Amino acid sequence: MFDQVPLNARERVLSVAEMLFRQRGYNVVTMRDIAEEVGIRQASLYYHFPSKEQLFITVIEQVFERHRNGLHRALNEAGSDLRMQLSAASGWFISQPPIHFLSVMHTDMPVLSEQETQRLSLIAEYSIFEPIRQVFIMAQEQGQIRYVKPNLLAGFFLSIIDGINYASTLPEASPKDVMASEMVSVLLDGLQPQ
Amino acid sequence: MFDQVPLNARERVLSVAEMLFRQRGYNVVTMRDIAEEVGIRQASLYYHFPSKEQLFITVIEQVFERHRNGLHRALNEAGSDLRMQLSAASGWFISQPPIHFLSVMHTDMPVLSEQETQRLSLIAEYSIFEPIRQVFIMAQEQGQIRYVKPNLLAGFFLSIIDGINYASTLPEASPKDVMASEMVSVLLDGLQPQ
DNA sequence: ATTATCTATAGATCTATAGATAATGC
DNA sequence: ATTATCTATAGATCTATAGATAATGC
Repeated sequence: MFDQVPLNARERVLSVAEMLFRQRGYNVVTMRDIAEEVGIRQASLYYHFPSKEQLFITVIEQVFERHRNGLHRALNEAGSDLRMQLSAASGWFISQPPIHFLSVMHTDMPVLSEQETQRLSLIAEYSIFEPIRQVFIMAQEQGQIRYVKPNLLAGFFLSIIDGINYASTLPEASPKDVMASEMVSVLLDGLQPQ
Repeated sequence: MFDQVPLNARERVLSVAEMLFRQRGYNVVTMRDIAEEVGIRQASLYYHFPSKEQLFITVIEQVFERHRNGLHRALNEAGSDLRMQLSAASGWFISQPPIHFLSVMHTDMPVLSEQETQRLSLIAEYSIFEPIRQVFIMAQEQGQIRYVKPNLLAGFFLSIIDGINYASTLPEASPKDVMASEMVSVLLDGLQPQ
């Protein structure tokens, strides 16, 4: 159920790095910050990872893989109704610590080499974007919804998820699950009266 | 019509800084980057601005103010129909260089002092968020749409705008205006068949 | 012998300040 | 005298490497 029990040193570094990169972004977090939180010296991190960049890449790969799995499982359990599938997908996302996808793609990733950026973008695409896209494609094939480019629909959905994660840090925010279910309702039913 | 003709040194610095902060974020851009692009030495920037932080704050204030004005004008010219107003608002946003709002709020702003962060967040709220929120509130009062918390609707709308700006950097992206008008259509009409 | 840490530090930035210099305006 | 630049550099990081050290495993 929860696979976080022992955690060897390397896994502890990954876990702390993931948390800090999430909270403050790749460029703001220093290797010293990570080491302090883990409880070792900064140089000792280099025993586990050859560079800050490689540490970041490993974190990102792990996060995307976790989402690929979680999303796959959530969608499988949701049956074939679009509303159920979107609820399941948004339920998965809000159950996880936020990705801040737009920040990562816009600010963190471009600091890496062109090649790494492309590689990780591809992983993001098939792990996170494509599953959502398929949900809309299948609903369209079954005539559950009208045709709008599935690329756009998946983008709208994921943008709003990002927005919900930001909004939930604000003082008077609604709970995430309320925001998520309102999103699904607006996307599917629109805003026409009744 | 276009007020960029002479540009004294200070304005040139602001303009270059805005462009670079937009593209790569506050933490990645150095004072040297800005100076090089302006064509002066790094230390000379400090004649115009006392610190990198103050330069950033000035840029942000200017950007938010521009959006407050542009949004106000666009909405005034759009009449009182919600669809027209949302088209006008999204038209305004895609006519401007992208804010990358979620990145700025999540990664750039928190590097400033707590007090500055709060002050700028407040400006963002009344310049950008509140005008959109009012559009939904008025449409609800006039019975044009059903009730969903206006906070949420404004958040959904702005999140998607941010997403459109990101998507438009990808290889096979639709034009921004197409994405924006599809967004308006999905928000208002939903996805039910027909 | 291998694993996982440590101390110490090189080398590369980055922001910001001090003080010089040249051009323009009174 | 003021304005707008410049050179030079202090001081504070930050990443990454070198080499020592202690504990464990063969």
